[in-house]
Amino acid sequence: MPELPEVEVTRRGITPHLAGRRISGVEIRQPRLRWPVPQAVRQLAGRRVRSIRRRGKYLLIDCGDGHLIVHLGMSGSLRVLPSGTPAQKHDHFDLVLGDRVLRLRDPRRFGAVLWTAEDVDRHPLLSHLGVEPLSREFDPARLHALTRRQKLSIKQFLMDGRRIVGVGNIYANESLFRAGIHPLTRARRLSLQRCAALSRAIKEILRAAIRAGGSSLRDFVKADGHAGEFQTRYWVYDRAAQPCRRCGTPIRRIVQGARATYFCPTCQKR
DNA sequence: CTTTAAACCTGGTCGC
DNA sequence: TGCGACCAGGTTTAAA
Repeated sequence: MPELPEVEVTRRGITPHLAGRRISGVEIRQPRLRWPVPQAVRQLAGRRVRSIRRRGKYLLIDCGDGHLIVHLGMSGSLRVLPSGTPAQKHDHFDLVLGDRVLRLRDPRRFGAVLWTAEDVDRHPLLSHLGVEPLSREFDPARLHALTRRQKLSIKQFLMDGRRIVGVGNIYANESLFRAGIHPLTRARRLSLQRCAALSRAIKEILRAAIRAGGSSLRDFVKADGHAGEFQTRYWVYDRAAQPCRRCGTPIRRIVQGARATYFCPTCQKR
């Protein structure tokens, strides 16, 4: 599932093929994604792509007079292909740039393609997003401050995009394992020292995943079409009952907020 | 305001 | 082999 690393790997993969190039056409085969693809997207031809940046799990394609907002949902992927490449099942959207095409495939259609001519950071989907975990401002003090008076568990806190963006289920689990923190620990109970360990673990896990090319459980495909490699290195995610790679204790699976949590009861302390 | 649950969607897996 | 039940997951929205 595309979390921050997969989106960042995608951004880096597609940017060289898009930046500075002119949009020659748009093809919408399936407008029914998370939200309907707006009509304005059909009229993008003629604009030039300036740059692509990432905010949380959103890709923001700067077209000069507005931004194309793309979210990969849970099964989306973007690839750059030669124009004219036949579309396959679940290929819902194309941005054509001369002899190249940026193609969105998304079997589960939880993704989104939107357009805004306003300040993109003030778009309703982006305006309430939290801190970027790879930024400088995300440090021990910041995490400590964010977690104060938070009654919920640290696992659920990490997955709340209004506090920290980009950390989904996989990396929340992996980060807590790396930091040695039990997922049921109340966020407000974390000491500054443990916040330091956790903020550091999050950065390390995300950076390692980006370096490895993003993870690929089922559907994620990098811009060059090759699956990422990170999934082979999970410490706890999807490893219920399997021995902890560090101490051998069987990994436990519990449910928090209707989502699966995996942890090592020996390595991770409350 | 906070917390929880439902909704969106398809493909894969499991039991029968 | 087929079929229904169920699960996975990011995010918003509705409901409690």
